[in-house]
Amino acid sequence: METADGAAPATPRGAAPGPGPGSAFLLSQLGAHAAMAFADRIGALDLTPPQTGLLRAVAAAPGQSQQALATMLGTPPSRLVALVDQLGERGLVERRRNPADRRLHALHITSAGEKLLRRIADVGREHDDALCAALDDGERATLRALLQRIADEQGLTPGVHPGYRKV
Amino acid sequence: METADGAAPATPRGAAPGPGPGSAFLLSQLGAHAAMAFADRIGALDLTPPQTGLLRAVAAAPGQSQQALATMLGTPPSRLVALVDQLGERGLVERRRNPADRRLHALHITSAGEKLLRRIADVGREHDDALCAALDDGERATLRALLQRIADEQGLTPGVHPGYRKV
DNA sequence: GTCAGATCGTTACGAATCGTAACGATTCAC
DNA sequence: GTGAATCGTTACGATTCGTAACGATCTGAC
Repeated sequence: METADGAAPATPRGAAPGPGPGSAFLLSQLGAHAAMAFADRIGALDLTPPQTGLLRAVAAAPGQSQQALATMLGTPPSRLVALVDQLGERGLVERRRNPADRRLHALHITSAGEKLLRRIADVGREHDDALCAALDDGERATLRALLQRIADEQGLTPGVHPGYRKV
Repeated sequence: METADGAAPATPRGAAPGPGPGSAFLLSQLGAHAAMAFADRIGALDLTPPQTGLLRAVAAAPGQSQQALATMLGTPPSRLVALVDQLGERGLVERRRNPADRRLHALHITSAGEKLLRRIADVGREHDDALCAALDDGERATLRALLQRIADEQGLTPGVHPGYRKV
């Protein structure tokens, strides 16, 4: 089903399209496709995309409180609880009580978590490569640069992205 | 919350990133952002993205059966029912009984639907323009071309895209 | 001509997910 | 020392979606 359109006139007949689909539609179309493909890949590691995102966030900024992570990721704190529980049960992340403020749960990645993170990085590279199979190295660099400029101008926080859905 | 990662090493410290985020992560990040922004815009027309997608699909290929549309859009037929109902109540689309096969409901867009579709196209152009504000015309064309090549190579059906979520 | 099987749209139901709001525990301001 | 504020957690409601059954209609074999 469609979701984020903004596509062009739709070229009712098979005729020659004028401008074709706009960048925005292509972006959301490819973005959804990329998200699904990535979800499939990390599914082999028994991870969902939200779990992966949280793991990366914890690794990137260790010792953060759940509240801080929630605001950074743009999610309600209640959602983090279940996520941290899941990762905690698998020994990938641990909650450390802060002696100075016993309300806070400082989150840290474990060695098992770091190990898994390296595999995730591999999967990410494979994913990236498969997605850009149509482009050579120079074109990929050009694409990255253009996308990065848009992301900057649109005020997107690097490394975090607006939530999609569950898996 | 994160969803489709595949981002690079995450550059734990503020140091100089090597390659930075991969294209796949940027794509899904920007794709989600674009989808949400577009949903906001057409929300002003009291439309959800799925409704918009269906309206465009009906306009692009009038007379299709719901079953045909369902397979084309990659959605279960039961989902189309509610969507068509919603659009039908507003007089944007109508179900015409096929006399030759009274099981089929041929879907057609009404004049009100076409009128709204033109406003949607305007919104889409504005959306596209706002999203690519960081790029000049030449760069936008380059971006579109690169994205289109990826979309083709990945086998994405033009004009339809993998479903995100509700609104 | 009729009867079994298939197809289409619809409805009913169950499962999953998410966000809001309340709840204890703890800390900070005064 | 007392009240307000903060953190993590839990409970609950609302929404959405897909699978599976259901009636209506058509097709084909006999």
